[in-house]
Parts: sequence; C-alpha cells; structure tokens
Amino acid sequence: MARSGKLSSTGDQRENGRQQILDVIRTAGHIARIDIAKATGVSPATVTAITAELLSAGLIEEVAPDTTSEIRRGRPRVALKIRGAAHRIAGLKVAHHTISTVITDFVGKELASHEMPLIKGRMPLPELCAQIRRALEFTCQKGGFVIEDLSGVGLGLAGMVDAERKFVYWSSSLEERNVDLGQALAEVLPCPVFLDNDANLVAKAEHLFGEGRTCDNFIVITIEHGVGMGIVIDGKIYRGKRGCGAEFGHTKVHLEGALCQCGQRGCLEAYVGDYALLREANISSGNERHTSLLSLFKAAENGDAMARSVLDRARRMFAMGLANVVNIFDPSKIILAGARMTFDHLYSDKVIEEMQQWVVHVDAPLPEVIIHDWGDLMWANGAAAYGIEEVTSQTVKEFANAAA
Amino acid sequence: MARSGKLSSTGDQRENGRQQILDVIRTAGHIARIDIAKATGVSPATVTAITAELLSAGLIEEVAPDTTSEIRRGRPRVALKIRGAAHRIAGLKVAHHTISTVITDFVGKELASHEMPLIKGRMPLPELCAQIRRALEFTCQKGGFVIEDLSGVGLGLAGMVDAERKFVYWSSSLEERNVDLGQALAEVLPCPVFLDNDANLVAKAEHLFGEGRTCDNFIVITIEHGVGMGIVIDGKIYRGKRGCGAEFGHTKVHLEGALCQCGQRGCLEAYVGDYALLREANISSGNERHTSLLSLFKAAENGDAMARSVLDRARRMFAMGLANVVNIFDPSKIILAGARMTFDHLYSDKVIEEMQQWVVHVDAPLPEVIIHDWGDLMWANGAAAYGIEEVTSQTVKEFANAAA
DNA sequence: ATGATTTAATTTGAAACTCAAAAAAAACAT
DNA sequence: ATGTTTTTTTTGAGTTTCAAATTAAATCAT
Repeated sequence: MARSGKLSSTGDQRENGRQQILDVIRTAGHIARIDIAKATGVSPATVTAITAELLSAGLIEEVAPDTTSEIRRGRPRVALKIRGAAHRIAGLKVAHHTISTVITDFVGKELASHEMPLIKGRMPLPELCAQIRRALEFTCQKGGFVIEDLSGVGLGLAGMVDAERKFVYWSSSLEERNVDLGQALAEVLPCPVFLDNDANLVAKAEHLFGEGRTCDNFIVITIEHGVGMGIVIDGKIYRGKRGCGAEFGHTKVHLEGALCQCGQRGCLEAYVGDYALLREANISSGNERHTSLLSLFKAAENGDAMARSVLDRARRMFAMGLANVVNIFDPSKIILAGARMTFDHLYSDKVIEEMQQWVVHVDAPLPEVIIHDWGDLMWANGAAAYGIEEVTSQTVKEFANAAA
Repeated sequence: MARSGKLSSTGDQRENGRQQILDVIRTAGHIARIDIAKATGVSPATVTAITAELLSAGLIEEVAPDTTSEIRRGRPRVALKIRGAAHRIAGLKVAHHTISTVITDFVGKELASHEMPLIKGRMPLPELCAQIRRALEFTCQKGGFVIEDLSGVGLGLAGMVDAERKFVYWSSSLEERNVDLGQALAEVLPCPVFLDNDANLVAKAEHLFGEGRTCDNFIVITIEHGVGMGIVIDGKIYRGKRGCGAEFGHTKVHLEGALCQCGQRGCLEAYVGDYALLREANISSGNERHTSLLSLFKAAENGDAMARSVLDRARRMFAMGLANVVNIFDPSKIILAGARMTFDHLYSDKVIEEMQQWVVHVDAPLPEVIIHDWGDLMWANGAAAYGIEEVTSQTVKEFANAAA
C-alpha cells in the first residue's frame, strides 16, 4: 500500500484550499463565492477567507457587477475571476524549423506571439538556450515588455523528457543526449522554466482551456510529423516513472512491420505519420512522385487507387491505435488535437466509426471523441498553459512563506 | 482543472490519517510508532493519538517485544501490527469449472480454502448467487465458522465489470448481460460484497501482499485462458470511466489478424492465450493433435519445427504487447503473475529480453519485470485482498459515526 | 547497584483551520 | 419605509496537528 504523500501538515491544508479555489475560478472563468462553495464543497465562510487572501495577493479580482444578468432578488453575487495582470507567462515550442512563442497574461489571454525561424533543426545545448532566449526577447519586444516581466516560461520539446527533473533524455532539437536543460536554461533566463514533452503540454492546455476543462480523465492525441499522446488521470498529466510514458506513436502495431524514424519496426507512427505516408506513396515507382501530403490527398480524390490504398491503411491503423487506447484507458474523452488539421484522413468521423469495430463492447456509451482544431499556436499555447499552472502552484506555495 | 474531491472537511482529516497509518502498518507487517511517523511524515504525537484509537477499536495490536532484535540503547520500540482477529474476509474467484474460495483473517493469513466444482460454467443470475453462497458455506464450515462471521467478501469474475457500481456488463459465468450483481448478492449474503474484474484483483493482491507492496505505480499481467491486466497508479487500481479499462488481452496487435474468442480479430489474446496456441498448432493437419499445452511444449522441446514456430510467434507477440505497455505507462514495475505458470514460454527471461527491442530507449533503467508464481489460490487471494482493503476503508469511515 | 545516557512514547498547550450559525450587506417587493 | 431574499462576512466553537516538554524504559559506565 504505502499511499504516497503525507498527511496534510499544518499550513498545508490551506494550500490545498487555495489551489482548489483558484482551479475552480479558472475553469469557470468567473464565478461567485457562493458557487465556489457549491462547486468545491467548502463552506462559504472558508471561501470568503481564502478568496480574501487571494484578492489581497492580487491573484484574483472581483468582476464588475453584471448589469445584463437576469434580475434576481437578494444581495447580488459578485463574481471573481483570475487577475490577468497578476502574471505574464511565456510558452515556447521548439520545432524543427521554428521556435514559436506566445506570451499570455495570467488568465491565458494572448499578449504577443512570434514565430522565429531556425536555421538548424538540431543544435548543441548552448545554442538552443541562446535561440530560446532570442525567441523570448523578440516576442517580449512585440508585446512591449521585457523578459524580466515574465513570471514563468513553459517549454515544449519533441523527444523524451522527464518533466519533473527538467531533464532531456533525447530531443530532435538537441545534439547532446541526457541534458539537464532546466539547469542550462536557468542560467540564461531570469525566471523559472518548466519543460515537458510537447504532447503532454497540449494535454495540459486542453485541461486548462480546452475540451478537457470539465473533465479529469481524458486522452489527447496529436498527429503531425509524429504521433503524440497526453494522458490526464485524475486531473494530472500521467508521465510514468522515468517521465517517458505515453509514447503512443512508438507503440507497436505490427510485428516486424514498417520501419520507423526511431529505428524500430512496426511503430504506429511509421504508418500514420506524414513521412510514412509519403514514403509509402513514393515507394512504388511509375506513379507521380508526391512531395506533400496535399498532392497525395488530391490523387486519392481523383481516384488514384494507390493513393487511396495508402491513406486507407493509415486510417485503419490509426483507428486500431485509437481502439487500443480505449481498450486500455476507457477514458471519458479522447481529444484529437491538431494545429493545422492537415490530416483530414485521420481526423475524421470515418476513423471514429472504424475504431468502434476494434473496441471491446459493453452496453454503456463509448468515450466521446472530440476533434479540436487549435490553429498554429497550439503547441506554444500548451507550453503557456503549463507555465500558468506551474506559476500558479508555485505562487500558492509561496503564500505560506510570505505569511511567515 | 476542476480538481476532484473536496477539501477535507472536519472529521475527514483524521480519516485520512487512520487510513494512511493502517496502510503503513499493513505494508510493513509490524512497525513501531516512531517509524510510522517517519514513514508518513506525521508527527509522533499524532501517531500516538491515532494508533491509540485503532488499538482501542481492535484493528491493530502491539507486538510482543522482540527479544531477538539487535540490542539498542534507549526505550525499546514496541511494534504494532494489524490484528488478524479483527475481521474475517472471504475471497472468491468464479472460474469456468470451479469456484475457488479462500477465507483469511484481517492480516491476510489463510484460515480456510475450498475448491468447488461447477457443473455449468455459465448460468443464470440466481443460480450463480446460490453457488457463490454454497461455496462460502462450504469454506466457512471447513474453517469452523459460519457466513455470519465474515466482515466482507471479495469476488473476482472474468468479464467486464464496473467495480464501483458492482455491475457486470458481461461475464463468461453469467447468462444475462448488464446485471446488478452487487444488489443480487446483497440479498443472498449477510455481509458486504465487493466485486471486480479478476485481473484487477490480482493487482490489488500484489499491492497489498505481493511484489507491489513497496510500489505505487505498476502493471500486473496475467495469462491463462485469456490475458488480463491490472493497472496501479498512485496506489489505486485504474479502472477507467465505465470500469472496463485495462483490456490488454483485447488490444489489437495485428490488423485483420487472428480470430479472438471475443469475435474480433487481431487481439493479443488470440495469439498468446492457451486456446490460441492449441488452435494454431492443430490447424496444420498431418501432425499429431495436441490436446494440452504440455504436449505442445514437449513437441517443441523434441525439435518439432511446427510446435516451435507456434510458441515462437506467441512469445514474440507477447513481448511486443509488453513493450507497448512500457511505452505507454513507463511503470516502475511489471509483474507477470501466474497461478500455475504453465506458460513457461511466456513467463520467461527470453520474453523480457525480446521486449527490450521494442521499447523506446532512454538512458535510464527499464522497468523491472518480475515473475510472480502465486500458486492455485492466486485469484481467490486477489479477491480476498480486495475484500480486506474495502473492509478496512469501510471500518475507518465508520469511526466517525461511532464517535458521534 | 546507581545514576547518566539514550531512544520511544505520551502529554500538553498553542496555532491553524473549518464550519455552523448569526450578523451584516445589498439588492428587490410592496 | 419596511419586509423579503440572497450573498457575503463575522464570530465562536470544535477538530486536528504539531512542537516542546515530559515520562517511560531500556542500556552504559562506574
């Protein structure tokens, strides 16, 4: 057994309360004290006490009474909301050819964003740190402030990351392996940095701001070059022991199957990732050579049997992968999150339909599958969401010290 | 966000403490108060207070001072342990041809066990209830007591079970689908019944008494006729939204693959379950007909190429499935639990070795894979473990009412 | 033996929290 | 104006935890 975590020691209990109430306010957008009490089960008296603290700390603020609201008798409720000005947070996504950055306020509202091209996709540690700082400086400048104004930075990387230790086992952006990136960035930036695998960050964003707002157990799947997964269990990102779980893309779907960019065979990614499709389409010579997915799609639409067959297989493989996720997690929701949704063949009702033939059936509704089209800043926004959450919990923890 | 669970309200906090301390005592076997304080982070003062309550409630007892212990200075520590006599718990596993039952004390020590044959593997609800009662009566009689002496019963079923609602979507033992088995058994038995999928119960047993004692994040895999999985995350069984997650056996490992007993194709179970092996071995006529795995193994040992090939494929498929579990969960441990370990080809070092070729590699040690040979009563013991845990938590909750 | 030392367990009193109930505040209804 | 209704705040009591002091029970040193 050995349940983890201690009994809440003194001072600790309040911390929970503050965290919980901040969470409720954030999810609700704005909410009156009485409703916080109802939502959390905490007594109104305690809600008053805790919100008073948060107010005086400047983390939340009262909303101007809503005159358009339906007229009710009694003392009008005054809603509370997160105070945007409390903190500025940056989110960065390091991709192969760009670093995209977004800066938001504490509410999550975008204040500035910037896309900075990268000459080299993979570079040594010091250079990556420098580029990250440069991207931040650019974006801050656009917003009219400086790096020192940031309370925290979230950073998303493709690769194997141990978020807790801020340690990168391997990333496609880094020449070195096993890098203490947290340490390295701490030396270059004036504010705390929080990093994680990029798919986990998207899951975080869905939980704070997206389709997972009202839900504590769901799976997020992203497909671009590779296939990513984020697992949210009981409201927390599940990362595994070493921090490198949720490697859905390298889940094996075929014994001795197609070669994956990771060097192994039979990975799901090797069937549904974009490079896999192009490779497959171009392998049989004689046909036109496809250089982009778009041309492949077009060919399929025009009745090209080979193109169709390639897309068909990808779709079936993906449906099978999704079914396995359902069979293993039985989640409340599955969110297919995409930045540009180029994968029409994968993000489609047909996939969801096909998935159902592979899942174990019981007489209870299947998990809802939601397709969420974020737009270009999805990854950076995910990183910002993580930054916001971490800064929040850090601030809440500092309360105790501040009081002393 | 919407973190689940309320802020610990009054009276609730102590409940946590009691539960946590009981857990620590159970895991440790016997442990002195001072060490409980260290293990939990709770102050010695509070440990004294809580253990005093538990002592007077008869849930724990002091251990006679250990004279053989190494001599130390100072006041000798007096160890505490769970009081076996506090409760009697039964665990039942309904299998196809038998119901096996074990009755344990509150410590988990076996008091009696019984294997009752079943004429029909699948039967209507009332009959199953009657058989369960009969099995319990037999076993109680063997132990020299009656059903009324039991504080709780754990029950393991093959099939799709929602443990929380005590609801059976489908079970190979029941003719009906969607049965409120908890309700039905409550009418037939004088004590609370707790039921779950059998693999989950084995996971529970590993956590309480087995290889998962010191570990809060691990996966248990069982192979018999079918393939089962139990997921322990943060010390709790993960069951999914509808209670039917962890269906590892019906995870698809091959598009349009081998036919499974569930009616679908490509399930892992259809490659590694015992029926799958025999089917595969017997499909190519001309060879001797195998009626048991044993004869298949023998043939392979004697160099029969076909038999070897059948076992080889099963092993590779299983290794692949295991690798997928690692890729998704990155658990601290994987426990391969078996009752009779007839699956030498699967429960072997070779599988573990092969698995490594399919997992995503990082420079951190792989999850430990442990093979745990339980003996015949594994399933029933799992059910008993669940019963013990549920009775414990129920007793702890009743404390509050008792005090009032 | 006897007192010093050491470690474990218990007691005590203060501080932190939460909550129910009462009070206050802020609106509408008549 | 006065009453009603609903939200928020205040108040005071009751839990619970913990640090510090105390007591308990052993060994060690002489």
